[in-house]
Amino acid sequence: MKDNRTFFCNGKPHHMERFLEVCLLLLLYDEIGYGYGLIEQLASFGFSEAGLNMSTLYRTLRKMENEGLVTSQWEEGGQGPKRRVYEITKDGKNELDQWIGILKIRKSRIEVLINQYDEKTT
Amino acid sequence: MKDNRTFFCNGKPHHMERFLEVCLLLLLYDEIGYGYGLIEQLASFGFSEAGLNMSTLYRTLRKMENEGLVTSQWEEGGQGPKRRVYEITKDGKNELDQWIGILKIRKSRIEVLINQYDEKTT
DNA sequence: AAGACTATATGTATAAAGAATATAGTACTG
DNA sequence: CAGTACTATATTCTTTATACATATAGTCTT
Repeated sequence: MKDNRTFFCNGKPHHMERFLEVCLLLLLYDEIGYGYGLIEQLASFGFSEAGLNMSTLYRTLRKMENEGLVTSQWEEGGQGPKRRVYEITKDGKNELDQWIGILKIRKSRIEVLINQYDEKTT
Repeated sequence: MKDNRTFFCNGKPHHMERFLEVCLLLLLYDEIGYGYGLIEQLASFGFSEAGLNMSTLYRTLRKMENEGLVTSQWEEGGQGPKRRVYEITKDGKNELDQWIGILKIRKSRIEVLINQYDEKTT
């Protein structure tokens, strides 16, 4: 009998709101990048190559462009299919700085919860 | 000139997926509780009394009941308006245990990102 | 009697993300 | 050179979590 998911929290998507977006801003912080190529770099942030959703990745990049956080252009000559290459903007860097603050708060809220859990269960 | 939100990440909802649900499971872990009364207890997890959304709170509790994580009943005699009192189930406790593991992963992913940010910006 | 507070609930809207699918060019391989 | 695998981007549809607004009603205080 296969895993029949007793726990609702096993029901797949354990994403953290906008986390992908922040990772992308950080990866683009000091060098340009393109969608497909960013996949392997995202692995260090816990995005499995299997699990990462391409549609989400591309859509997020285009959304960030609409918001003025990055700019893009088609890569000039180069082998293989053309790549849309993204570059971070000043606004994008500011946005990242703000997000870091928010992530520190998120982290501490998680810590508080884990600590209270440990207190109750030991 | 008012704050005109230069940063998209200031655009309000900095929720973490399902975090409220996990907090509720923990609060109900060793004692029963009801919606309105849980508000002040949620403050310790970073939910401001102003910011916390009652519709989300009540809806989340009912959803948890549908999923079998909690049970509820109207409180017998007692002053004030009637309260729907929630009690955690065995499934609910198992679910919380699972969530704690997920939150530890989330926390470490955030740490990785913050560390990489610090490396790049110092 | 008026107003503040306690308490729960629902209808509608929005935003983030997943699943599935479409489209093509390039590289390798026999 | 035909077939296959890989690189690369994009769109449509759907689901999920949450916010916003509003409704309802009992209780307490003055």
